[in-house]
Amino acid sequence: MKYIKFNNFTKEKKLWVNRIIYWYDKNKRNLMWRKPENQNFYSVWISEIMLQQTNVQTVEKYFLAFKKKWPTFDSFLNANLNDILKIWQGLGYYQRAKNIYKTLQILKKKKIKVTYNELIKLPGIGDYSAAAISAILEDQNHAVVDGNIKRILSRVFNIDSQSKKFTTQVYKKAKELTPNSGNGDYCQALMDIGATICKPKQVNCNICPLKKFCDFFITKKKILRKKLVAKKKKVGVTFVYEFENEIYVEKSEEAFLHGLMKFQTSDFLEYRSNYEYTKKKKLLDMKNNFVSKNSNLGFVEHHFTNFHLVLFIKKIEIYKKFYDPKGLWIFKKDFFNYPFSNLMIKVFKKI
DNA sequence: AAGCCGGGGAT
DNA sequence: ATCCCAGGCTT
Repeated sequence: MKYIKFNNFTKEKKLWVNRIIYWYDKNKRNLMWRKPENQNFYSVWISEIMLQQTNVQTVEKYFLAFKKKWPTFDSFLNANLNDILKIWQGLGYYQRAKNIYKTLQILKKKKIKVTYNELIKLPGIGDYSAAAISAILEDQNHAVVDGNIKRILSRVFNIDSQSKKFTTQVYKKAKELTPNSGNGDYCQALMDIGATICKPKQVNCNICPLKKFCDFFITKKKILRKKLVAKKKKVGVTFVYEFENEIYVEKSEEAFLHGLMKFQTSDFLEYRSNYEYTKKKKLLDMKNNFVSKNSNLGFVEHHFTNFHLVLFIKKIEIYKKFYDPKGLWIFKKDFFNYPFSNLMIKVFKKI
């Protein structure tokens, strides 16, 4: 077999694009945001935000729930943040839900064009999302580069992912290869190839439409292990105040679990030695008002993006409710009516 | 350009 | 326990 080199660039680019589009016609994944009725800004926008750093398989359930609650953009216009967060519960990166709400308020005030230049001004829409949405809906040809496409171009054109210039080089290639028209199908095709054939740790080069172009295939390279970076460990304490059948919860206003509900939680200390544990454990023995019973309920563990958290749980049963503007008392049985992250759900299950 | 962001699911 | 996902934002 002959390795196709990009010498006569116009010709090879046409071949590259045609092969990809042809493959997509035959093999594309059947995803709900690709259905004809979802080829509108509202649906594509929501799906693209959900898909940021999140698996397709996970997103499908959430996209379905979202569209069930708000089938159309008009029905979504008056949505409030809590309802959005409730749908978002468990999907992670809750800042995305807040950004959707922010964008909604902007869209209510003024109409925007579905173009790269206008989309990228919206909160939560960066280079990838602006390029993808404008390609899918308006056939714009800004280079779409996500994790899949980076990996594919890196293998096909032998771009060293450890190099400092990696991203720059990938973008240069991506821009060269992006078709003038049909970019929506083209970029989604590459992402499908990345997700189903040119996978991170496993490749199926024999069925890959790109193998004739691919340095990785031609030179029979092996997949290298990435150097792993150990996650930092942090420790904290969460306090579950209980009065009869009610529990005290607060809304996260700070960066922690953006906008979701939480139990009162200490700041997190970076774990370097037993000293931090000791310090946190002192908090566990803290004196509180109106306390009839204190109990330490062990801890839960949770993996965030950049650190691993060990969260100690202290349950404090009190005989008189206190009130704080930051929080509210809810019945335990109503817990799941409020948006909590999986971390707090883990805590709830231990009490 | 690089590091951070306080998630989560699959394996 | 490890990997990495249709990234965005800040510095």
